[in-house]
Amino acid sequence: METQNVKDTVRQIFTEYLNTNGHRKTPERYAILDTIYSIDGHFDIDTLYSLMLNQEKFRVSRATLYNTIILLINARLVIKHQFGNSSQYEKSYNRETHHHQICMQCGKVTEFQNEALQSAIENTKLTRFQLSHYSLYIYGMCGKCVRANNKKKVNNNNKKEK
Amino acid sequence: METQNVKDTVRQIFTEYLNTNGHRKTPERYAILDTIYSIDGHFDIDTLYSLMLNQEKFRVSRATLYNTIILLINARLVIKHQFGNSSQYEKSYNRETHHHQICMQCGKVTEFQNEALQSAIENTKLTRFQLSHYSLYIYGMCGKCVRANNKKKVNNNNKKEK
DNA sequence: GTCAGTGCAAACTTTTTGCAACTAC
DNA sequence: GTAGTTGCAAAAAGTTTGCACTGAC
Repeated sequence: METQNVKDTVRQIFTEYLNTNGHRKTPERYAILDTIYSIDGHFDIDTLYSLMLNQEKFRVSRATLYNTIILLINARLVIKHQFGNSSQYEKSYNRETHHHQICMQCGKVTEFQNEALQSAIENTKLTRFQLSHYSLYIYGMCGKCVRANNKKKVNNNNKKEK
Repeated sequence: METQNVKDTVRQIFTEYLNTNGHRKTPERYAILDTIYSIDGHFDIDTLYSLMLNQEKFRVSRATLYNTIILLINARLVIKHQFGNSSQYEKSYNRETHHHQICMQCGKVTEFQNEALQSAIENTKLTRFQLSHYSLYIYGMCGKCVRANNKKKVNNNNKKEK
């Protein structure tokens, strides 16, 4: 699906959501949705704020960003993650299901896909719980940091031997 | 394993960790470890702080709690979660692997176990990544909130019809 | 005796809130 | 017209940091 198509579709979904729930269709809300669907990967509120400032077609306050993103989460158009310090968000419509690898050393987050894993999670029977979405976070050390650490250990050992 | 045994074992593991990494073995650190291993389920820094104040055998500052908990995470004795506002922690030694269900309405977190799911995750091949641990968060609505919501919808419809 | 670790308070960051002004309906 | 939204600034909540003091080694 093309980017423009996706944007149109999510705008429509959002409109329906706003109507159903008796919220107003303000230009701020659509501008935020549009900007989010221009971003690839994760972003936090501050990044989104700067982005919207720079693109200068619309200036919204942080408070509005926080308010709107809650609506978008409820409309299932955005999902929220919480690795690192600040909350991270990402668009969720028309996006492949993916999992997250988080390096505990450098904090780098990478995504990967795995169908077996995905179906295992989706086929899990939940008791008295209505699934909305899920997040799998795998913590560990990325290849880069593993190598850096090994190097450091060697250095330390050399020092001790001196 | 009995609680006391577990506490002794983790104290030993911690001692080894501190020795290996050239950290001091302060009474504060052991008191914190002990308190954490008295807690069932999740806790945040503030809860831990109050707990240690009340048990009055040891008073530690929040700063020390933050410092120590990083050591405990590195020693693989504690794991960190980030649902809700503040970081949540839990002991990890001698604890069954479990997954988390998070209600997006009321924020309640429940744990569940599922072997098929667990082995699916553990058998996933990761490229250039050294796994330490993982967290699966399932978001949705708990039975209670689903029922409360249905009730609310019925009420709203009645109002509209009037 | 030395320096890592601690307590305290201040600083910082992220998110929430109160309120006046605005505007979608 | 009026209530839901917005922007702003202040407040709150969680975490980090600087510094003097303490105590583990």
